[in-house]
Amino acid sequence: MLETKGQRTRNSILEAAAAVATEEGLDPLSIGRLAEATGMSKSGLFAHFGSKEELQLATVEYAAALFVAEVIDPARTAPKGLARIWSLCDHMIGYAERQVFPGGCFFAATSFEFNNRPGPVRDRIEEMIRSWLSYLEHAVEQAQEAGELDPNASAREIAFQLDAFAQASNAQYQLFRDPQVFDDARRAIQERLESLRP
Amino acid sequence: MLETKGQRTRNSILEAAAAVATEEGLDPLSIGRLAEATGMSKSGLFAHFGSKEELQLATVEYAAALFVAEVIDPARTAPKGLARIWSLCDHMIGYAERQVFPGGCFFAATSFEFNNRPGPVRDRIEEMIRSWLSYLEHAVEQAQEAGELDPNASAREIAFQLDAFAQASNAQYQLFRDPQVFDDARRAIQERLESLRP
DNA sequence: GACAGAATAGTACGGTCGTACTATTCTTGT
DNA sequence: ACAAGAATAGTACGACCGTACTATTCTGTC
Repeated sequence: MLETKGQRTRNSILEAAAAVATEEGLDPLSIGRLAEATGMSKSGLFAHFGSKEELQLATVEYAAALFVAEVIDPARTAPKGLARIWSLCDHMIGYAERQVFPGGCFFAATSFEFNNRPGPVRDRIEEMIRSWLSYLEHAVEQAQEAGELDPNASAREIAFQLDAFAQASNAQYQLFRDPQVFDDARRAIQERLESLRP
Repeated sequence: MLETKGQRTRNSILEAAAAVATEEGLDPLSIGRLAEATGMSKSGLFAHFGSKEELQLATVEYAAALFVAEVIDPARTAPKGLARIWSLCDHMIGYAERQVFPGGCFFAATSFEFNNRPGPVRDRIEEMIRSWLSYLEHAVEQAQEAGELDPNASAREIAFQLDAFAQASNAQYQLFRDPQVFDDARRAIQERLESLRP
């Protein structure tokens, strides 16, 4: 059997864990609450992970895979250059907009929570966000090499700005619940890219 | 006596509470931990507030006053128009940069934490962020009326973008601890304002 | 300087947390 | 079908949580 029963259960636990984590936090998410949410016993659920930290790490890993599937992979089918930058940003915003996680972007939520808590969980979150930013920066460089964007601009700064718009729409939507911010972000990104055409 | 002993103690409790809240969160911040941090007894500290929610509300109020003193008030001395917009953004970034709170902007941190938790604490945080954004938007409108910024641009969208840059620098600094992001944000804001000159 | 009331401390309680440890039920390969 | 082992449940424990209630100490006023 390719997928054992334990792995299936484990996956459904992590699905619930990631969802709850974006709404209530990765730490307030208690074993008991999660057991209740999945209809399991506390100890039966706990046995899959061995410690709360392992559960948190596995949850981050699960969310990372989902992020890649929702944002990175789809954009990889777009041609290199401007088209791929746009696809990355558009999918990033769409991933917040469609509420892939009920509390918005998993990494935006958990990075604020684990900012000041050293440990493997924080490290993994930081690494994931770092790799998103550098992937975006790399896409900008490709567009510059293709002659689609001003080669004198700093790719790092452009990536910083595009990400800032997407992040702001996620944060403000979670607070104000007004989907207009997603349009604001998309327009800001398009205008910024327009302004960088050679 | 203008300031009774109780009020002085209460203030020093709130100062510690706001600091810890940005690092660990407003909810994980327990009465016992806070009592330990301030050298008081649990019950002695608790008596000042009556409930944990009241403590949280008072902490938010304290942080709001500090934010106004650090960001809004200084910018009010700058002349209306572009200068004031810049002063607002610059002080906003400086307030994160100088670590007025050890965990960065208080409202960025707590808004993610209370996003999905209805109640007066969430309401107060939302109101504070809303008022910051509308104050910034108002400053943009004044600059437009003064003929310093393109009057056809949407003031709301411009405020969205400027805030996005400042927020991104706060978030990324907390994660990566590289102060360069503050320069990135300031440059992004200046360039954006430049590009909107009539 | 004593008295009233504010400020602080002490103690106790029920609840939930993470996590051992043991017992039971279910899956799966033969 | 049955043994072996994986998966799940049951129970217990110490720690800390928020909060009541009571006792003590301190402050400011006459």
